[in-house]
Amino acid sequence: MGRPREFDHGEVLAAAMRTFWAKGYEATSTQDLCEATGLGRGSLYNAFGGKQQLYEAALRHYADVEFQPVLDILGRPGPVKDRFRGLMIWVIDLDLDDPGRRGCMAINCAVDAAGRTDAVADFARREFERTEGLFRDLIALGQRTGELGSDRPPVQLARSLQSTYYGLRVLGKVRDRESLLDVVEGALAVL
Amino acid sequence: MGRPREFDHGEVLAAAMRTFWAKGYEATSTQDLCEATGLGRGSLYNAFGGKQQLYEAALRHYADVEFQPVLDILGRPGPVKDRFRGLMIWVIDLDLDDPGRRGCMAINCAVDAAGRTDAVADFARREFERTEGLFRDLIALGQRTGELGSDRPPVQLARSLQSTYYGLRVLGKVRDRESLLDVVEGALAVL
DNA sequence: CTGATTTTGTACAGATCAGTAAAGAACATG
DNA sequence: CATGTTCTTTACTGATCTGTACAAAATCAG
Repeated sequence: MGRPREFDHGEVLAAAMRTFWAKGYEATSTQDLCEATGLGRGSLYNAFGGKQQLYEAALRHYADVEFQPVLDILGRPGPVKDRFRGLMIWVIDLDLDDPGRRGCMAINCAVDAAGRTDAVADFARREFERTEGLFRDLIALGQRTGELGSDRPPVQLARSLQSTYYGLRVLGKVRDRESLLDVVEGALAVL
Repeated sequence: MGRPREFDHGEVLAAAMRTFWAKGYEATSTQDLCEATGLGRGSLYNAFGGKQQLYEAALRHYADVEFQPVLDILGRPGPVKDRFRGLMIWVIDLDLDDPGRRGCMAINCAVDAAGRTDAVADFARREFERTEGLFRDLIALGQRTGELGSDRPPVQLARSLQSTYYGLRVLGKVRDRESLLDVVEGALAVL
């Protein structure tokens, strides 16, 4: 009962996510959030509680929505190596085509917000572990089918590949496509 | 002529660097900088011009001072692979022993400040290129001496290794030593 | 329609922000 | 010692910050 909300919870969360993603936590003001979401201050605080809590909700929304393309690309049929290559080429284009060079929000939050709040550090850690597990399972599959030559433990290979992948997204902040494409080929050579 | 300064320029720059390094640009207030350096607002603005300019000076100081250990480690005698391993083990301990998990300031600035200012993006790009060149020359050396098995172009291997190294520093923000050590072995396997 | 409940908009609070103005202090030169 | 120059300190500016108080508006139950 009571007066119904005039906004869509998901759309507001998506708008807040985009704002935090583009500017980072500290550089985003509550005024920015009001303008991006279209909500007044009262509504925003009533619905989400405050800047920090909205940030954490935006991170969860990011994990829910933006991880899906990664799953799709890595889940495609075909050789495992091609799937990883596809993922990396895809993020290179994504990063370079984005004028704001926002990169990966999970990495951004690990770099500039994890030291501030335990909840944010935990979020980053969980996301990193999730990606590691995804990589690990796919590498194990490639080893079972005999496609991949390396007989190193899948966990180790996954962690190494993940590290290269994250480095790629950092380098994507300022470097050009040619340099990033070199990273990809080197990364796939370990498998 | 005139009244002499009561502070040491280098020490003040180092203190400002540590503050920006630990908290990031946005979360650092001019008050923080005054307390960390011991300078009053007037002195700080008179000597450095303002927050943004002090940040850029702090970045240059970082590049001047904090890059030296990397040069030292990679310049040691012995197999090239051992040198790279030594570098990565060293940064793992560095990151994990640091309670603030500050990581690499060049990466931090690329992630949370490069999108804001061209000067900062240029700084990050230059530092990344410098590291790439350092890696490349060392890999080329290892190939000439026959130590390294891969015959891929040194630039490509350097870029890939650099990407893994940067990813390592991102993962070091939240992950544990065991995971990071896996990254190292995988990274060296490409060479 | 009345009353209870929730959302919304506005106004405001107190703190903090980056930066500046100006006066006094410390030196060098003459 | 007198003067000019630079640095230091303090006080202050106007803007912006996050968060809150509160009344008006919009719904539902009875």
